[in-house]
Parts: sequence; C-alpha cells; structure tokens
Amino acid sequence: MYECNNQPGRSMDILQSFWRLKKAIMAQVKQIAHNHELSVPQFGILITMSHKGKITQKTLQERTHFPKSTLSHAIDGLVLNGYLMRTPVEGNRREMDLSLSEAGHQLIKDIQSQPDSVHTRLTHAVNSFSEEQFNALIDMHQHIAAYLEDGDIQ
Amino acid sequence: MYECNNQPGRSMDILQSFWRLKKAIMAQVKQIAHNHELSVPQFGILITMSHKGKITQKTLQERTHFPKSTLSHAIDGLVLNGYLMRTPVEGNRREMDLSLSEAGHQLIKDIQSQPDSVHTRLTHAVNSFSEEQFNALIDMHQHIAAYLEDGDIQ
DNA sequence: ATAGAACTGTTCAAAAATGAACTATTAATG
DNA sequence: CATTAATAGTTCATTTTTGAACAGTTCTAT
Repeated sequence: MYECNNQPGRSMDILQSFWRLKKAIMAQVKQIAHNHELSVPQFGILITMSHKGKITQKTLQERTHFPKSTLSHAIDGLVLNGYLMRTPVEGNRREMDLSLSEAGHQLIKDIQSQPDSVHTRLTHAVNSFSEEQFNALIDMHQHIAAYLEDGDIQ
Repeated sequence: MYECNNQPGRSMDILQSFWRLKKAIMAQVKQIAHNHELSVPQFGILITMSHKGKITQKTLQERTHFPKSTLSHAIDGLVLNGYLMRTPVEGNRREMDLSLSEAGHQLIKDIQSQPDSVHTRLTHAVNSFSEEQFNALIDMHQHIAAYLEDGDIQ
C-alpha cells in the first residue's frame, strides 16, 4: 500500500504515550473503585451502563469485551450490592436483562461528583483543551479503537 | 479557575472513549505478549527499556509505576529467558542495574516488524493522521498523564 | 563509631481476572 | 417432530498480578 517505515518512531511513540496514560488513569480508577468496594471490571460495567437503560448481558459483553466469566462474577457482585437489577428477558429463559437500580445511578453520580474521582480529575486535566481539540482527541481514539477492533475479526 | 461543569459530558466521554481504546490495545498486547511467552508487565518493561540503555531497577519502577513485587517477578523471568541483564550497580550492594541483552533488542525488533503486532497495527491505524494531528494526540496524552500523575503526589 | 531510620529488592500468601468445562435453553436441519 | 448444533450464562480451577512482611544495605544524627 505504502511505505510502512517512513515514520519508524510513530508506533513506539504512540504505544509508550498510551501506556503512560493508561497507567495514570487506571491507577485512579483502581483507587476510586477500591474506595467503593468495586472491582475494576465492576467499575467498567458501571461506566458502560451509565448511558444505557435495559441491556442484555450478551450485549454488555459485546460492548465491554470482558470475558464471560469476568462479567458473570462482576455482575453477581453488583446485583448483590443492589446496584444492578438482573431479570430474565421476557419469553426467554436463557438471556438476562440488566439495568441500573436507583442505587446504581446514585453511585455513579456520587463518584462523578467526588472531588478526587477520576471523572473530576480528568475533567480538570482536559479543561484547557478547546472544543476542537477535545473532539479531535475523542475522534482519534475512536478511529484507532475501531481500526484495532476490526482487525480482530479478520 | 472557571466553571467546571459547563461541559458535564466531557469526563464521561473521555473515560468511555479511553476505556474502549484501552481494551482494544490491551487485547492486542496480551496476544502478542502471549505469543512470545511474556506476561503483560514483561511486555511493558520491554517497551520502556527499548529506548533506555542501562537503568536502575528503582528508576524502572518510577517509569513504569509497576509495584515492586510485580517488577521483581517480571524481571526474573526476563533475565531467565536471556532478554535482560541484571547486575549489581558498581559500589552498591543494594541496587540493581538492568539493560537489554542482544536477544532482548532482537525480540523487540521482531515484535515491531511482525505484521500482526500491536506496533504494526497501531502504525496503520494512525497512518491517516497528519503530522500535526499525531503530535497533538501525543501532546494531549502527555498533558493528561502528567496532570494525573501530579495529582497523586499532592 | 553506632543506633536508628530509610531504602532497595525478594518472597510468599492473598486477591483479581480469566479460560475451559459444564448446564440449560433455543435454533436449525433433516 | 426429533436430533443435532449453537448459544447464554455459571462454576470451578488456574494464571496473573499485587500487597505486606521481610532481609540486607545505606544513610543520618548523635
């Protein structure tokens, strides 16, 4: 298609830069999750559910890419703590419908508004970005993620 | 500084976007690492070491933010497989000096040039970005990471 | 010098995350 | 229909990662 190595540093640069960012964000995620007695996957589930209403466990798996067993365990815990509601889907004795309980919504709000949460810190970190910059960042992330996810299938 | 919540969606957007990207990249990392009988931390160490020459284990810890025990185990394995050289630092019976062996350098090259490695895929994913876009992405990552890392100290 | 504090790296036990085998249900095929 | 294949979710064993206690070394302040 074209020369791959005309910018030989790019892949290493992006990987190192991403790795550092990942470490920084995940450190905060772990701390906040731990403060609320959540595992990291559980936190991830809450993030994902925060916009969705009712969603099937299968669909949640497609969204989050968590292994089935990880999901099952994490959901168990969330249900046990009353953050998530799990009901069999209507006319189907196999699939499970999931939705955030009132407590679940409240938990997310609490975390978001907590002054030392990832959310708050990220908001601050990103505060100096212009609307264009911010959107460009999100777009590039999505572009890369979509590309990599595609690659898995082929 | 100014109103934090004028863009209430930002933190959630960035977190979801980042989470998705993280999943996509880490899935590839795990696969490549596994193919070469490496753990994820070991892969991370190689990434970090690829630019450095001789570096102290303590310094490596500061760079990678891996827990001491994780580092110790991961390094053990790398030394055992001949990818890393570990020698006591001159005139200091406590600290350890680390450097990539010839085999270690070779391994990194192999991985980088493999057509299905994260490196290659990332390079492709990022190929449509202009120089400015790419640099902006890296800069924003660094900015966010630096901000979050600072927060830890305070 | 010397006692105590601080620091680097290892070890070992515990916690977190995952893969693989399994159960129960639904869909597909002859 | 009945039999086989495919699917959703759970369970259990294993792997991976991590925290905490530890051993040995260096630094600090008397």
